[in-house]
Amino acid sequence: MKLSVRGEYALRALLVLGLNYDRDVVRIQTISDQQNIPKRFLEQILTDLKSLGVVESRRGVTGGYRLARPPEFVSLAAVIRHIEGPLAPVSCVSERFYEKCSCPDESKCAIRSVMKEVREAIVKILENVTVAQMCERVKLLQGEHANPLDYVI
Amino acid sequence: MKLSVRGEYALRALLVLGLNYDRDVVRIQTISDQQNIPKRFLEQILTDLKSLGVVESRRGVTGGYRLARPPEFVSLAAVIRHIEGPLAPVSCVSERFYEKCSCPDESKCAIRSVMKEVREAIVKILENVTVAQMCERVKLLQGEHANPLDYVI
DNA sequence: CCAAAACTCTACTAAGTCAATAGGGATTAA
DNA sequence: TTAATCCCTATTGACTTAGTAGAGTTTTGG
Repeated sequence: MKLSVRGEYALRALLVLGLNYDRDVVRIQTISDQQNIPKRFLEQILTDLKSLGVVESRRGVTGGYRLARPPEFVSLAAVIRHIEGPLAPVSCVSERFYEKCSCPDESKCAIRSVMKEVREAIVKILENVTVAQMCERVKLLQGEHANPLDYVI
Repeated sequence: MKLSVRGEYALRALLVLGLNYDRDVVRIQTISDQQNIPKRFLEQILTDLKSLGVVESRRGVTGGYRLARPPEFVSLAAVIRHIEGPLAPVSCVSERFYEKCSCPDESKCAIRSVMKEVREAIVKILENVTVAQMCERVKLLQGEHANPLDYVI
């Protein structure tokens, strides 16, 4: 599993939305300015997260984005899988992106058996970390701020 | 960490060499035939593994490759790092491939702190698995063979 | 009602990576 | 001296990544 810039931006954006969860929607421009993410690029990423169902949007002049459900129910695993693809280091050990590999018998493949362990370890972590927990970590690391947009992510 | 085809070939080749450790050198052609790896590509990969110091070669008509040290002392981590680069999902949490990321304060970055956990988990596994152990797994999964080249990897 | 500010959809592009392929050259045993 | 090896450098075609671009659609405030 490798986190691309796109994936990192997605997580940063979700953290901003998480910190603003019970408030109003947040504009793309705001996230873009605050996090130094190219606006048009962020646009694409948020559309993508919308198709995953993890954020929702309001259009028009008072528009913006918010989380579509409480941050406790958004796992990093789901987000990263959607943006980056498989968490597994090789797709022959992936559950949802499984692809047969070239070895003659997967059940007897030693490389595969190690990669499976790696996959389990990664999944175990990312499946159990939610956006809510990430927000908690942010607050813990930086102290509480009055305005959630003051957090630096 | 994502294992590319190149990295997979490297591991397969090392397994072949590991199973042949106390025997003679193995020719590129042999590995290529047995593992269905394009010969010229495998050539590059073995040269690369040689520069890492993990294999050595003999030239000329009786030439070939062998492990440069006992398979117990070749960790997957070292090999994959050399072939693929960082094991860490983002290079700001990598020990040997560290690169500063764009966030204003790494020590307060929540994303980083999660990615650090992921890195630890991956490293812990790959640092502790050696080529020798992989060879054992192969034998265990496939039963002992008289000719080590009969193993399917 | 209309203009401005937001989101939306589709396309394009420059740079980089990946998996080979290609063409020789250097070594060594028989 | 020949043939089978390994060795070195370069190129290529397909694909991915990180944006950029242009032209909508929706909504609110004046």
